[in-house]
Amino acid sequence: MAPTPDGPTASAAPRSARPRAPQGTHRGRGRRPAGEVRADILRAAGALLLDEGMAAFTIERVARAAGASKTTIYKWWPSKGALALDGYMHAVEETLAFPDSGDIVADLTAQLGAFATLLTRTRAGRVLAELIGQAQTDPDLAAAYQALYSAGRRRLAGEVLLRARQRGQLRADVDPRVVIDQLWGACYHRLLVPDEPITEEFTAALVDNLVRGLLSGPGAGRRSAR
Amino acid sequence: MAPTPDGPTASAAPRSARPRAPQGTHRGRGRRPAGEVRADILRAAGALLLDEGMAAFTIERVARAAGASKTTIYKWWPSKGALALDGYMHAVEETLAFPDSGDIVADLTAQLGAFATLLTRTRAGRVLAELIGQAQTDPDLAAAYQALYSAGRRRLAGEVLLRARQRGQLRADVDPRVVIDQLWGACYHRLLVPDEPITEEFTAALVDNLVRGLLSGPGAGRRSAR
Amino acid sequence: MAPTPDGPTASAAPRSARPRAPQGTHRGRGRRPAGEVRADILRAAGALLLDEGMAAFTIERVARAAGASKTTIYKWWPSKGALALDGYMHAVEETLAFPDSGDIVADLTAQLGAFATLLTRTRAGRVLAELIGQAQTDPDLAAAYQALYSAGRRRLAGEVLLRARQRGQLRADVDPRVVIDQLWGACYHRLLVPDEPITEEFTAALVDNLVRGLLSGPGAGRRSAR
Amino acid sequence: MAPTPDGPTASAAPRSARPRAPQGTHRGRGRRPAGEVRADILRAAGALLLDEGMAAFTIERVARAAGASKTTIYKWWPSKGALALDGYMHAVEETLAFPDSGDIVADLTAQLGAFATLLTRTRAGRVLAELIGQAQTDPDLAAAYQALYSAGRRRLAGEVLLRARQRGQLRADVDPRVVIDQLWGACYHRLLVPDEPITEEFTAALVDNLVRGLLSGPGAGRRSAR
DNA sequence: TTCTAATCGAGACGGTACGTCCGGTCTTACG
DNA sequence: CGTAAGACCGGACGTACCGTCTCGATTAGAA
Repeated sequence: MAPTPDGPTASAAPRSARPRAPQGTHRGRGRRPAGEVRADILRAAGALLLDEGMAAFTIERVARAAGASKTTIYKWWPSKGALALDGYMHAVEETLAFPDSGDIVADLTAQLGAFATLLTRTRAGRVLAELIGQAQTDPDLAAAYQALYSAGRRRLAGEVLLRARQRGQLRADVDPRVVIDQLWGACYHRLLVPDEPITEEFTAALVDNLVRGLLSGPGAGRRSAR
Repeated sequence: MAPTPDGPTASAAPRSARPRAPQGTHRGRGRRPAGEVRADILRAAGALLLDEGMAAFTIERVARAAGASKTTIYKWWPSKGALALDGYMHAVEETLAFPDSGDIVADLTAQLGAFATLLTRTRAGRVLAELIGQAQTDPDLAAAYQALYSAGRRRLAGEVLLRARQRGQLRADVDPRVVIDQLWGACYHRLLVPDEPITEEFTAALVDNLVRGLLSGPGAGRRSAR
Repeated sequence: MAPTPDGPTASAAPRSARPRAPQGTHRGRGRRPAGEVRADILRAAGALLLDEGMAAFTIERVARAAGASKTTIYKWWPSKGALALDGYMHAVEETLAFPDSGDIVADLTAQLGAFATLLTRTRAGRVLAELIGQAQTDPDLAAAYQALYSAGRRRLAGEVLLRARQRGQLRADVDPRVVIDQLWGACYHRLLVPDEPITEEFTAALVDNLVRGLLSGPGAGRRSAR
Repeated sequence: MAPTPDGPTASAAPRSARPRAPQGTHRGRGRRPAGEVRADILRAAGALLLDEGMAAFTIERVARAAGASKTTIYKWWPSKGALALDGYMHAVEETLAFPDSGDIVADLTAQLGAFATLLTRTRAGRVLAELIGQAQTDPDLAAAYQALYSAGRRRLAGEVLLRARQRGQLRADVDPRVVIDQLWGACYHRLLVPDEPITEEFTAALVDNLVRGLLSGPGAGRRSAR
């Protein structure tokens, strides 16, 4: 019978060659060690994300670049956003420390300044923005982003603020969760809706506005909490 | 010879002989009144966006719903994001007033409370989030969003703050642009990264934190700017 | 046509127990058995071509009718013409034999008469004309038509003529390739530029003109080559 | 609301500028002398056809190149094929004479040789093939081609053959219409299905085969009818 | 050691949307 | 007031990607 049982029987010019020859890249179709494949995928995902951004980030391109199959990716990541986030977090070994020197104003100013630098001087800013953007229509990414990234960052910042409050540096009725949105959230806002730039002047003013209060009159001008 | 003396020498069949009958149910494929078509498209775009969100918002669906052709849409809008924004702005009669009663604290609290309600109680919140998300990878939408929406909102808020400063209610060295990110930007942050909810308590705390300052000690507790 | 080595997938006999769900429930979007899909496509292509002609033959309609996706079609056929030719060749059980009884005149007359009947009494004539027409602006179809159809037909006819020449029935300096154009080529001409009809009188005259020669005078009137 | 009643009322970036200024090519929309426009169209059609072939020949491109509107073209030509034929016939002042020296064999050989040169050495061959191809699915073009081109050519050739028959050079029972298909039709066949080349050897053999007949034996070898 | 049997990668598949192009019809505004 | 310009709808084009699913190759466990 037919040597090629599923071949096009009279196709004039089938575009993909029939013989299915091993095309060089792979040794075969068998199974590779799982971790190795996963590492390749994450590497490829991170590189693609940083190099070309979220618009060019597709599962097919990651699979091709990693020499893996889509099946494998779908087996481990629920959506392209989740994969992108995972790839990003493996690509950037982001260790933006939260200093806790005891001077809450200095600590906040330093941390926000470093954060502003990260957002504007590296590719992380653009990628973060695109990930958050993608998360708006990708529930898997939204969940992953919250679980793996934002919740942890909020917790860290919250603890620093809480300790400052416990030290008596901040008013007792201050909710650290609100403060976080007024400092880092303000930065994310400028990242996502770039009407205004993210500068160190900006981050310094964020802290200054909050700690001193906006109002004019007596009490204005106090600067240090020490 | 021919009734059209300068007629086509090669016309095999006179035009009148060709049946060219309206071949079906359509009233015609020709041109419709110009503005009418664009109004239909915007109407359909807005409805689709509010009903099913950005994920379901495709140019093909808008065209189908509007009874228009994709060609027409591409002629007038550079990207699906730009169309979505345009449709959104025609759908919602956005009347979020910026009150200016003279009491800046009361005004800010009121406006931010209304804004929080808009974001959480109507579909506008989700749509806005998806538009901003989409804008991260759609330069056309980003430009349009800034030109048509965010820049205007910032200007309105900035003027209110500036007037308060001129009245002496705010310190003279306060940059209204920073304050905006610490108030409305904080709300957008919670909208886009929903770790924490957007409540009226939250918006009230935003104002309170800023006007009173975070620090404990003398001067804390001043509330009214009047 | 039977000995096509990999015939099962495209043969007229369908797999009777194919569980294909009636369209609409789509049991799944994944892969269907490879050859089955191509068989469906060829079947649909042939039917559409014979029913409505080349003008209505579009890849989208074939895909729709076959329950296949355009991607699949583009994967296997380089142009719509190539697909049309393939579909045609699977639809018509082309059994236009080339008899070789030893009497070249009788054989040619019989074959050309049958050919004329095929061209005028069946839809094959119109379809062939449209395929050749399409091939004028579709290099893929032109190549496929030559490789799969015309070259083979020419070879068959050439062999018959060659054998007749070897038997001494035809002059030794006759080029069979030229004769083919003067017999079948003349028919194709009338098919493609229908100034005159293709009748059995016409095909008989084709043979008669050639074998007897056009000239009047001595020698005219010889009829049999035996 | 909008000052531009049919404009996109809030389109972010309408692609075509609003003022719709005359963009250079035309002086206005008013009427130009009819014949002038027609001449421009024919000129553009012929140039486009010869330069880029039937595949690139569209009514829109002709309209653009001629500085005319589609309406004008549709007013005078029933289909793009008819326009193409008309443009072609105005572009090539094809005057392939039919000599009638009295020696029918010499005349035919000369005419077919010149015809072969036309088909192979100029662009006319390719264009003719594409026109005939297009005519297979364009009834308007088919009718026009027959009326304006092929019928006339057949008539000319037929008259030459008829006179030769009346002079007694051809057998009295020869049908000139059949002979035409066996000479020129054979050439068209090779033009449209290019399995074999169109050479002067080929055209010479066409005549030779017919006038001498194919059969071997007595009488073979007579060559001249004079 | 050979022969299954399980398992995983490769990629074909249906579906959807993309952005472009063209045919043929119709409204509008120029001249 | 007629006519040319071109906006309009429909629909096909060929491509990309998604998420599902079949198939074949590889390899491990059973014989």
